[in-house]
Amino acid sequence: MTDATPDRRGGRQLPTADELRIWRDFIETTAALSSRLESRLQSDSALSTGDYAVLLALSEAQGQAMRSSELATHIGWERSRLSHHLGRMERRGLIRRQECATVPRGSEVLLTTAGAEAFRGATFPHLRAIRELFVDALTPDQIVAAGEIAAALRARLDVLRPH
Amino acid sequence: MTDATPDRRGGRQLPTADELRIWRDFIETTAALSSRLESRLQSDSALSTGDYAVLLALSEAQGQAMRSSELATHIGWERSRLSHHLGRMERRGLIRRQECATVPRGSEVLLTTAGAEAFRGATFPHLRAIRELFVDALTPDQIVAAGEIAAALRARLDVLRPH
DNA sequence: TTAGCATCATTGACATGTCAATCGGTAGGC
DNA sequence: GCCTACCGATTGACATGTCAATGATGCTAA
Repeated sequence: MTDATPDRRGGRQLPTADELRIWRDFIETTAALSSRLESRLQSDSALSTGDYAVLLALSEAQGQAMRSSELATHIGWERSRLSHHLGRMERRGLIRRQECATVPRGSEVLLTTAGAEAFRGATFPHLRAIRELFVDALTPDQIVAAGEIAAALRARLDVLRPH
Repeated sequence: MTDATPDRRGGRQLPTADELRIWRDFIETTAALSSRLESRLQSDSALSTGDYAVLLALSEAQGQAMRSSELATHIGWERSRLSHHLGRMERRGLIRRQECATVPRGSEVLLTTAGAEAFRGATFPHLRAIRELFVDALTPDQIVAAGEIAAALRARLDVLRPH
């Protein structure tokens, strides 16, 4: 990556072939990693990573319950996505919904016994898979670098808020 | 990250809190990045990244055509996924399918004029978005590191082939 | 020959995600 | 008091992805 070319950065330049290759490797590999984690979790525990995120948040919440919109913010989902997902999880008996006592027109999401058990059973295999597929794949330096890269990308996404 | 603890790596240890935090940042940020790219491409060109991958492969192919299974291998998709996607793209007039002359029971996928034009129109904005959201977000060193991290993760995924 | 098997591609059933519309209720502005 | 605008949450329509089953066709071995 030389600085000798006239309009290197800060310019209207398109990515170089090298940059594009790295981009493709990076984005495809991280997608494959997510997908592998997803199927590991699925076969280890019959939960999706979405289920896991919801159950984790509820497990750590006061009284194992949260307001729906709070939960959406906490795990960073759109509300309609959460609503659909909670409907599916409720049908499977993992959570329950009831009117919120304190907030008018609020809905409270509760962890059921079955949900808590499913989460307990999923935790260990899931963390083990994260170690095997991510932590053990990288050197300690690379893990730090991955954190910095994520932070830099996140900052860029935040600056370039969608229009 | 010290080596002083008894069972550091190569062990049955779960990830540390730091490792887990980095893991979450990393996987969520890359997912958000994909999603942002997807919506940029969508609003710039009315194409999805899936459409783009198919059109890119066909554009670069001999005669702007490929056998279906060749195409699936080339872009790394399952065949059923490709088949569904081609059906949708065919309905929109971006590609055409016809029986393959050389291979029995093979199907040949052809780029239409509309497909080629849609791809031409999408290329520049898409590459610009990759520059803005990825290349410009990172230092040159970080881009190199991202490439190495992707390679290491990919190698790990390949070693731990699903069962 | 023909039964069984492998291969290429498609299909159907279903899980998941997004976007826009809706529903019910609360709160201001007048 | 009433109209309106907003807010939390859900819903419907649709795009996309996976898995398992199904055609359709050629290959091979008894």
